Amino acid sequence: MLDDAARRELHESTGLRGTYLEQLFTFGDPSRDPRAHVVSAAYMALIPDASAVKAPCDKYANGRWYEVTRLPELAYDHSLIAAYALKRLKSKLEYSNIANALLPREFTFAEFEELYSLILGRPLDRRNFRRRILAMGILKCLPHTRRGPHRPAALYSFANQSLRFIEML
Amino acid sequence: MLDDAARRELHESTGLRGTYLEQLFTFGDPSRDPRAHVVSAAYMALIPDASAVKAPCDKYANGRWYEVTRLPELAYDHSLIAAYALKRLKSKLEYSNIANALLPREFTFAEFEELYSLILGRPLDRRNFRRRILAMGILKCLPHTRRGPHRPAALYSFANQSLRFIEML
DNA sequence: CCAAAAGTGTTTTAAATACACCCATGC
DNA sequence: GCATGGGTGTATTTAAAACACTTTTGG
Repeated sequence: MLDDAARRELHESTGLRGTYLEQLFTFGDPSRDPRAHVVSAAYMALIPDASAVKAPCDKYANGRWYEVTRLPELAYDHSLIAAYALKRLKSKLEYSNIANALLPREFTFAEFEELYSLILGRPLDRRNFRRRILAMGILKCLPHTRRGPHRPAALYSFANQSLRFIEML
Repeated sequence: MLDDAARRELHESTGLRGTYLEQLFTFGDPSRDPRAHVVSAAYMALIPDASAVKAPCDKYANGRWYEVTRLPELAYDHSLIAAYALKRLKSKLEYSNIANALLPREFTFAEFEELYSLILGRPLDRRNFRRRILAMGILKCLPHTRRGPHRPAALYSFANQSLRFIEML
């Protein structure tokens, strides 16, 4: 299965396991790689914590992290693939609980909102956004809070751990 | 390019040219075909008129037309692929002018609405639907009408011939 | 004049937007 | 007591939904 192959490849190159994984698109333009006619089924993986990626093995030794809005020039048509991934992620944020794959088990509402704002690339109205999200019912409020240098923040987690699509009628 | 291959294959098996074509998903489960491990990049083609399909050549000689809601049991995982196609088409109907690929150049509003109702699988309120579509601006009203046994119907065509996505903000 | 499909407005309801101040804590 | 981020409510605007009759033509 392609999913399994992608998962295996991801694990070999990053050490990641149990990652959210989604097929994006299959690219088959003969000119995308000048050396050979390569057909690539592109996948997107989502993780909550970049530091979970192990020091790269010999394969892909020069992998690095970039802000998605500031990707460098990539080889072949990989910029296109990255753009496609971001587009897919944006649209799924709006009608699913996919953000679960990008956040730790517990998080504050501010962290949740920051994630959305970052990926959607626009500022969000704090009150309206909170109202909308809570009305969706994708989050549940936990009984404990996170204490910090300021007012403690309520902690949330996702109501469903598995990917769900929200009906908005 | 995969698109070209799909187009070529479609032409060979149906005689169709200039068809709307869209990649759906790539299926790679080793068990989908018991004889061999086949990876298939599935494509969806849309045409306005079933009769444009030429009498099948030797290849795919037993091709037939079915109502999408009444597909028979298909070989391998082809039912899954068909379901995927319908799902994609449904969602694109809502925020693009993709219906252009399914209608002749000129059509009545009733035909347009019937298409939507059929694909979306639910009845539509005539007045609300008309208001919404005209507000989108994807159609233009033509100066002439279609005369029939009853009151003549205004004819419409698409404002843009090429695929456009509608911003609904 | 009748059958059949085409066309048209208003009211109600719900959702989205805009917007600014008070709260709880650590230091 | 003050700096910092956490948290809350209302009024306005806009869009969606519900709903039934009149119009135009051919036969």
